[in-house]
Amino acid sequence: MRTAALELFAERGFHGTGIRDLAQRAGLSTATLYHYMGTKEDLLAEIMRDSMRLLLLAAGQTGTFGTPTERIARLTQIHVLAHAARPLHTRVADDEIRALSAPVRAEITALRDEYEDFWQSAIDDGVTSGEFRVAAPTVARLALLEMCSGVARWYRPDGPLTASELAARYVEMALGLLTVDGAAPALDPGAADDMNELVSELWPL
Amino acid sequence: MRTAALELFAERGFHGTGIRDLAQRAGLSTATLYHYMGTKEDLLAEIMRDSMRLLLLAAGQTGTFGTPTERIARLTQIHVLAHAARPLHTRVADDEIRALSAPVRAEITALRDEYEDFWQSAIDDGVTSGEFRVAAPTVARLALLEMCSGVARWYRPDGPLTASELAARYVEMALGLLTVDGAAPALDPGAADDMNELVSELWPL
DNA sequence: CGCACCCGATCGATCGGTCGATCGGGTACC
DNA sequence: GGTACCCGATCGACCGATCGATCGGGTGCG
Repeated sequence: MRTAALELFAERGFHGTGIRDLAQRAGLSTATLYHYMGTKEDLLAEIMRDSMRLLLLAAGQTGTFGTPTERIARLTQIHVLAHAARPLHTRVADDEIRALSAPVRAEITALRDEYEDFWQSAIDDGVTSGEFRVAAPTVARLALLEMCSGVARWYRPDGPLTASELAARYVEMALGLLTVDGAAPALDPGAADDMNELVSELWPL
Repeated sequence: MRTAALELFAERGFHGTGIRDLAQRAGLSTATLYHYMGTKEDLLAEIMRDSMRLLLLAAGQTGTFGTPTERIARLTQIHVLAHAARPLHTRVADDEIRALSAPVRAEITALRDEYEDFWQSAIDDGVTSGEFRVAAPTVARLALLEMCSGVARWYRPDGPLTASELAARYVEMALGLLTVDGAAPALDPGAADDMNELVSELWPL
C-alpha cells in the first residue's frame, strides 16, 4: 500500500491521485485501505517524513567533519545517490510540499531547513577559508540543491552511468561551481545589457 | 482570468485548483468563465505553450553565435532572467507537464526538447573546442537546466539581489561547473566507497 | 433586433471517507 | 472434542461534498 501510494503520488501527484486509484493499485477496496491507513494526507506525510529524516541522518553522519571541500563532496555524493536510489520518495518529497496542510508542512519544512543548514555552513566555511570562491553563497546553496535534486527526475539505473559514476560527476560539477574563476567576465557589460533588453522585450513587466 | 489561472496553478498545482477557485479569483461565475475559455486543460496548455515559445525564441536569438562560453553565458542569463521575471509561468511550465493529456504533452515536450538542444550543442561544442572540461556533457546539461530553473521557486524581486545580479552569479556558476579541474579528486576512492556503503544501508534496495 | 457578456441553477461523475456486515482463524472454557 | 466468543481483515454500498462542464435565461449596448 505504501508502495502504491509512493508510485502514484510520484507519477500523478497527490491531488492527481484518488483513493480509488490507490486501492486498485494495492489490490484492495477503499474501505480496506482505511483499515490500515489514516487519511490520504497522512500517507503523504509519512513518505515525506521518512525521506527527509533519512537524508538528515546521512547528512549528520557525513557533513560535519573534514575540510569544506570534503564536506561538500560527501553531501553531494549522498544527496545524488539517495535521489538515484529512491527517485520516487525524493520526487514526492521535493514536489508535493504544497499539498500538505499547514501544520504538517511546517514540520517537513523544518526538517528540510535543518538539512540545508549542513550545506550552507559547509559552503560558508569554504568561502571563509578561501577554498571556495563564489560571489553569493546563499544562491550557490540553492543552485546546488536544485541541481542535485533534479537527478530524481531523470536518472534511470539502466542508463549509461551507474549511480556511483553519476555521483562522482556531480561532485566534480559541484566543486567546479563553487570555485569560480572570476578573472574575466564571459560577457562584456554591453552584451549583458543587450540580454537584459531582450528579456524586458519578451517578458515585459 | 489568465492571471488567475496562472497564480492558482503555480500556487496549488493544476489538480489542486478547482474551476470555482478560478472563477472566484477572477471575480466571475463559473459559467462566465467558460464563455472565455475552453477546458481547464486548455488554460494550462496555453500557459505552457506561451512560456516555452518565448524561451525558445530567445534562445534562437542568442544561443547560436559566438564561442561556446559566450553561448552558455547568454543562455544562462536569458533562462535565469526569464525565470526571475516570470516565476509563475515558468514554475507551472516546469512542474505541471504530467497534468497534460498525452497529445498536448507531446507538443510541449517537443518544444522543450528543441530548447534544450541549444544548451546541449553549446556544451558539446565547448567540450570539443576544449573550452569546457566536463566528464559527462549530457548530465551537465540536465544539471545546469535544473539549477537555473530552480530560480523560479525561490527568487523574490525585493530580496538582496536584483535579477541582473542574480543572472550574473548564475553565469559564473554555470561556467565554473563546466570547467571542472579534474586534477585531484576531492574524495579518495576509499572515502567514496564509505559513502556508497552508508547509502546502501540507509536506502536498501 | 442581434450580439457580447454574464449569471443562477443544475448536470452526471467523482471526490475522500464511513457504514454495517461478513468471513476465517484463533482461543478459552466445559 | 466441541462450542461459544472474539477479533483482525475485508467488502459492497453509501455518505455529503466537490469536481468539470452545461443549460436557459437574463441584461445592456449598438
